[in-house]
Amino acid sequence: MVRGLMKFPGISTKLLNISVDSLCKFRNLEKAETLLIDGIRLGVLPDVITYNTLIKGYSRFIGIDEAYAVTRRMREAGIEPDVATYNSLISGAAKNLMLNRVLQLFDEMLHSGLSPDMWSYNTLMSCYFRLGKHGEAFRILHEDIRLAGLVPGVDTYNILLDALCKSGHTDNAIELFKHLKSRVKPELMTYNILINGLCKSRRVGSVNWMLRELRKAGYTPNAVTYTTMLKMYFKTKRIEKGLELFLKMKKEGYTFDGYANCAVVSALIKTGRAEEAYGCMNELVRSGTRSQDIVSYNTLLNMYFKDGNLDAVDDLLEEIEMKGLKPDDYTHTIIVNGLLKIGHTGGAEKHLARIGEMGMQPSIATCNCLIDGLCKAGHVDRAMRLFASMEVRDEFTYTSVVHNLCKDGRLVCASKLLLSCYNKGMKIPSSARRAVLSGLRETVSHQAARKTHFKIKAAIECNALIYP
DNA sequence: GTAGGGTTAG
Repeated sequence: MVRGLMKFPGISTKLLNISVDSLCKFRNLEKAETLLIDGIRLGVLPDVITYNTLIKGYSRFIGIDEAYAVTRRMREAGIEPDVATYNSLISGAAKNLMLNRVLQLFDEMLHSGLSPDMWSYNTLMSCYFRLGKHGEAFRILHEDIRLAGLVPGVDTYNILLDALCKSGHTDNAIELFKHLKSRVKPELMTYNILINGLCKSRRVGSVNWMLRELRKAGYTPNAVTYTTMLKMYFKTKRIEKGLELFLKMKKEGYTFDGYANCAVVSALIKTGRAEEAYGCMNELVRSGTRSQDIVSYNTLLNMYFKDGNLDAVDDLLEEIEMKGLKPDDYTHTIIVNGLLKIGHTGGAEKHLARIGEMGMQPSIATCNCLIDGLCKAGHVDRAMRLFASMEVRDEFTYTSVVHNLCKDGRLVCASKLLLSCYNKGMKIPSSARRAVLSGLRETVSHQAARKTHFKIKAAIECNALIYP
């Protein structure tokens, strides 16, 4: 290909850049490097764009250090990094929430006489938001950006709106939306961000209002809009309504990426409709649009486990390995849970150990499943040992342990744990409290139940004072 | 750089 480029001097570097970009997009960094070397050999010299493209690829798929190493190579070639170079590096660091690295790159950029642009600041703000440092993010918006003489664009507002929604400030997001319309034109993405936030906080009326706003602005809902709505229906147990929307999407000719399908399949599996789930998955495979990412594989894996189709499970695990996909926390949780469901408690425990051997920390969800499964199989002591070894626990952990301890007659232990939840201000379903109180009444005494009841009440009131 | 999909308790 590079030999061909030689016939077109002048545009050859441009073509080289396009080729490097396309190879990088498909994670093929090795080939991109080969192309670069071939080019130099034949006199097609890389420019700043070539190197920036390569850096973007490294920081997205390989690592920030590898990406940074390319800046040395470009300097050696006599090409100075520009703002785009730093933006690619910063976004790679921000993606991994490496705040110190992001700030260090910002400093370095300033020291080399470059001024961060709106893109740099957007990335920095989004990093602060995702780390929960909202104050810092707003300081960037109100001070740094203004001092730099830059004007926030619609993408800046998208980041702000998403952060507000995801931190539970949906009302502030709506207020901001009303104000921003005088400054920038909202994009379809802007509406989708808001619809997603409203769906997650189950504000159906506002969702419909936002959908009308979306159309009023001349947009048509896209696959993202619909998938967001699908999820809301499934989460509020309106399976039929969700399936209706799914059919409507298909009739309107939306091309399916895996997103909507995964949501539908998992909803069907959760409600025991395995046959329809298989149908949905097969359709995706037939149409050739089955996406090859780990999420789709997790969905399939869960489906086969829940259906007891263990041969398919084996084949799929093999396929994941062959494709070089990296199992994630979800994969491990599905496997552990699947093994427990078929009565393989030992296998599930072994799998948890294997996660550690692979140098990973098992997720809370994975441990929760194992704890619950061990209890249900009658191994409460083994479960409690795992519980004790966990550094972080969530409401699932406690709910499951409290219920299982009650079932096992260990009411003193159960009520102690339940109280610790209330003292921490942790949200715990009322069914756990009922299980403890009625257990105490039946197996200990009415008085013990009453005492615990008052302690719980006191803890709730205390928390109401702390977090009004 | 910013939007949608996958796991666990009752």
